[in-house]
Amino acid sequence: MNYLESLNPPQRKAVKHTEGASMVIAGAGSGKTRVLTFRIAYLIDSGVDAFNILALTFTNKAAREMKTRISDIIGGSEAKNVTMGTFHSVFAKILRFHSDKLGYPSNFTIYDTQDSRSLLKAIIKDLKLDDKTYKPSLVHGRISSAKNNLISAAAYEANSDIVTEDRMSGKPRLFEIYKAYEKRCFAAGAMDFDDLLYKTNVLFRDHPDVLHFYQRRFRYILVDEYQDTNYSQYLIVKKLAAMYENICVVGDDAQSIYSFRGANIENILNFKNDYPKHTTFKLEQNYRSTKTIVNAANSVIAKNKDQIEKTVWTDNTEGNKIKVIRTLTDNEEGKVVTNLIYETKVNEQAANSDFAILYRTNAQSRSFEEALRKLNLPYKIYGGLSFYQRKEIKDLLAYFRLTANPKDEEALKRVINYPKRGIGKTSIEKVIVAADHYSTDENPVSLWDIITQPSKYPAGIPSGTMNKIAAFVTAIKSYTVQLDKVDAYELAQNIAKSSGILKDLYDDKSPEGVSRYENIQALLAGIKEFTENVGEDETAYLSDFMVDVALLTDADEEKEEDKDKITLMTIHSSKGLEFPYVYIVGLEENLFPSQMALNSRTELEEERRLFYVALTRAEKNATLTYATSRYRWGNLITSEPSRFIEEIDKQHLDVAKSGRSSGGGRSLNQVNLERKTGSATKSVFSTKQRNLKRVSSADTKPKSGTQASLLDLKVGNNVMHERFGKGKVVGLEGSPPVKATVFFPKSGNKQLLLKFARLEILD
DNA sequence: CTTGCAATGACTGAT
DNA sequence: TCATTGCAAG
Repeated sequence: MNYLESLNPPQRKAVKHTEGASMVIAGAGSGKTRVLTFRIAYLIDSGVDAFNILALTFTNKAAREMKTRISDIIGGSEAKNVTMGTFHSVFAKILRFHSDKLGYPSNFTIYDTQDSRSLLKAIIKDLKLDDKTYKPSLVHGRISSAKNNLISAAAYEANSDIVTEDRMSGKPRLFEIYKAYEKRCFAAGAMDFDDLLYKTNVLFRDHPDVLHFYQRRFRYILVDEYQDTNYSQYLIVKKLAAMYENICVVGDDAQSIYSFRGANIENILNFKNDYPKHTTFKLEQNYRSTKTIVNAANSVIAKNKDQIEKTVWTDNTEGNKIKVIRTLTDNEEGKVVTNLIYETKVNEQAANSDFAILYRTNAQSRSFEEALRKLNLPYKIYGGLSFYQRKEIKDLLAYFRLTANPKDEEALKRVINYPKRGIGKTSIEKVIVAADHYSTDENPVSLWDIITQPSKYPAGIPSGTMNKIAAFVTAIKSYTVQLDKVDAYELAQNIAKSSGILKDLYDDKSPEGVSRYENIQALLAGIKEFTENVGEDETAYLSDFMVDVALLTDADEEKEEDKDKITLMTIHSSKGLEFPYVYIVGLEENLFPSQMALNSRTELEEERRLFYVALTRAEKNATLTYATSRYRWGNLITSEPSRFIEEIDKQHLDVAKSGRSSGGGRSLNQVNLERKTGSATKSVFSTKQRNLKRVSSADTKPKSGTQASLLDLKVGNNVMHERFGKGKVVGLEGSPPVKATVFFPKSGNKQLLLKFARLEILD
C-alpha cells in the first residue's frame, strides 16, 4: 500500500479510518477527490468486497473518473463493482428494479424540468386558473421543495401551515395543482427528478425488506459534496447507513451553493449530532492555488456567519495579485477578457484549456462567445441548452419514450401532431379531459388508454380525427413490438425514418434546419456507438439506452475535440474543477450577488459562498471584471460594482481600468453613462487607479520604438515588465531574438515573446 | 386544423 | 434580444 505515502498526514488518517462514521471537512483544493479515491482503493485493498461499497458523487463524470483512478491504483477490475454515481442515477436504477412495489412500470419515464413545467402548465389550464398567478416555474419550485421534504400532495393539503402560507400569498389552490400533478405523473408512469429521491424514501419506508437488503449490501457508504444534499437525500443516506454506520461524508460548508435545489447546509453542520461517535478530519492545506488566491478567498468567506471553523492555507508561491477590471459595457467586457486571454496564452505559453470564464447566469455567455469567435479562439460552453434539451432531440426522444412507455403523457403530447398529421389542440384537449374524467384514484387512466380504447372511453372526437389518431397509434405499436426484437440503433433509425421526423428536418434547408438535421444524425450516431459498445453476445436495446438519458448532462460526456478549448460556464457548474487562469465576470450588484438574493442574510451568504467557489477554482491567476452598463432584455441598464470586490482584502488586489479606446468610437450615451457611474466607482475603489494595461487590439500591437531596442537584448540584461516588474534575462531564442526567458524575483522564470511582452531594457 | 403576424414577457442556479 | 403565445384569416 505504497500509494498511501503520497498523502499528507490528515489525508492519510481520513483514508485509513474505515470503520464507523467519519466526516471529512475538505477546504477548497485540499485533495478531497484524492482522499475519496484512495479511501475506496484502500477499502478494496483491505479485503472489502467492492460490491459492498456505495459512493455517491456529484456528477456521473466524476464517478467514471474515480473508478478509473481506483483501477489504476489497485489494478484489476474490482473497481467496476463499486456502486458509484449521482444520487439520481444510483437510485433511479434501484427504483427500476423495485418499481412494481410502487405501482410503477420498470420502464417508467423520467420527466426533466421541461416536462414537469409543461405538465403543470396543462394542469393549471385545465383547472381554469390564471397562469400569471400560478406561474408553472413557481408552482414547480413549491412542489419540488415539498417533495424534497418528503411531503406528499395529501400531506401538503393536510398541512395547515403550508396551506395558510399559500392562501396568504394569493395561491390558495396550489394543493389542488400538486394533487393533480401527482396523479397525472403516476398515470403517465413518470417520475420527475425529485421523485427519484422521494420515491426511494417511500420504497424504503414501506418495504423494510428492500431497505434491509440494501443496508446489508452497502456496508460502506461514501457521500461526496455532503454540504449540498437535501433532506430527502440526507434521509436516504441515514436509512442505508443505519445498520453498520460505516459512513463517510466529505464536504465543505463554505462551498454549499445549492439551497435553491433544497440543499440543506444543516446536514453537514449536524452530522456530529446524528453520529455521536463520529470522527472528524479536516483537510486544510490547499494544493491548488497561490497564496494570494487562497488568502483573498479566505478574506471573503470570513464575512459569513455560519461556518465550521477551519483555516485553509497553502505552501504555494505568493503569485500575482488579483486583477480587477472595469469596462463600460458587457461587450467591452467580452473583448477585454478575450484579449487578456490571448495575451496570456502567448506570453506564458498556456493552452486554451488553461482558461475559464465563469459567470453567474448562463445569459452572460454571449459577449464572450462573440469576442472569442473574432479572435478565433476555440471555446466550449457548458450548461445552458444542453444537447438533450434541444427541441429536435427531445422530439425524437419523445418517440422513443412513447415506444418504451406509451402512458408517457408529455411524450405523447409532444409528438402526436409532430410531424403534422392533422391532430389539433382541441382534440388533444378532449383526450386530456376524458382521461381526467375516467380516472379514479385506484385506477388512473392515461391519455394512451383514451386513444387506444375509444369505445370504452369515448372522448367525443370527430371520426375523421379519430382515424388519424388510429394511424398514429398503429405506428407507435409497431415500434413497441420491435423493442426487444431489434437493437437500439436499428429501432431508433426505423423510428426516425418512419415517424417522418427525418424527412421533415431534411426538407428544411435553412441553416437552423440543417443544424437540426445534423443533431438528429449525431443522436443516431451516439445510439449506434452505444449499441456497439456492449459485449459480444449481448444486445443493447432501445430501452437500455433510454434508461438514464434524462439524467445525462453536457458535463458528463467529454468529446475528444473539446480537449483544448477555453471553458465558459456558470460558477455552479464549475464546482470541483480547477483552471490555471480564471476570469470571474459580471461582478455587479443585482447580477452577482443576484437581485433575488438581497432579501435575506442566508441568501446573501450563499452568493458569497458562490463567489468563494469561483475564486478558489483558480490555480495561478484570477481576474475579476465588471461592466458599468450592460444589455438586459435588449436595453442598456447601468450597474454598480459588486460588493464582493470590496470584500476582498485590498492587499491582494490590483485595480486597473480598461482601455478607453477599446472598440473605437463610443456613443454619446455611453459617455454619459460613464460619467454617471464614475463617482460610484471611485468611492468603491479609494485605492489609486493605475492605468495598468491597455488591452484593445490596437494596443497589443508592438510599438516600433520598443521593438528596435529589443533587437539588442542580451542575456544578463535587466528589464522591466508591466506585470512582473523588474527581471533579468537568462535566455534568448532566435537571432534577432524573438523569445526570452526572464527571471523575475517575484514570479520566477517566464518565457516571453518579445513581440508581445513590451519589455523595457534598463541597462 | 394550419398559417402568419403581433404582442408579450423572460434572466438565477441544475439533477 | 429571442422564444413563446394569442388571435384572425384561409
